Amino acid sequence: MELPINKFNKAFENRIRLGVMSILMVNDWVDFSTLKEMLELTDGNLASHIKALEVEQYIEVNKRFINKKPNTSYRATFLGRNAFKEHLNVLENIIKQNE
Amino acid sequence: MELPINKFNKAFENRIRLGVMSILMVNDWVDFSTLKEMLELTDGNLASHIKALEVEQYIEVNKRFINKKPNTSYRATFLGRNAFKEHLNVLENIIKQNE
DNA sequence: AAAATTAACTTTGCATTACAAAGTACTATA
DNA sequence: TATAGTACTTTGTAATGCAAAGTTAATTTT
Repeated sequence: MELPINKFNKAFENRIRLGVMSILMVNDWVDFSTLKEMLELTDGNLASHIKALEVEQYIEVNKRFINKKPNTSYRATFLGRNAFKEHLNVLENIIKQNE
Repeated sequence: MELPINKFNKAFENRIRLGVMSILMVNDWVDFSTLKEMLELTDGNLASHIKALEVEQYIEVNKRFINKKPNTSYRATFLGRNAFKEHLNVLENIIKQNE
């Protein structure tokens, strides 16, 4: 018997990383401070979770200057989108079971 | 703006507790060794996660003897079922967003 | 009756994860 | 030169996760 929960992706088990990904699935480029506001996090905490997703190559980074201020933006990579979709599929199966 | 992930239930953020609950949502009484096999866990690990759900009063416990051997069974309480359904609703909303 | 066995824990110890707070690097502005 | 803003990184600590070993109570075997 195949157990659905064993197909979970560890990278998305945390609510913050799940939140970051779910924002990046529906918005192309989102910058650091926007994510920080949306998720109501300290910058250190957000940075560390972003790093984790970056290490997995689930998001990519774009650093530039806007109005002479540094601005870092993120978006989901193809790899990240697929991994996230798969993770959601696992959840969907659990949900379906309960209908 | 209401952020879905802030409605997550901490009790279900762990894959094992999520697994236990999703099993108990579709089976009335399930005993310890069955859960242990299904989730492929050491007994100490399972016991600790079960305890966590018990403390939240999301599952109830029935201890008895079958064939003169101790047998402990669990089932989801009304409170637990509702909490779990709410948690799945949050996930469902994230999934819907991605369709 | 003593020893071994089984189920279901509990305890221990360690590794991993989470997170706030403080510190840092870089640039811009006063 | 000093102050401020952005995006980190580091530090320290608390929480979580988990395997392995130990425990308890009843049962079975010797």
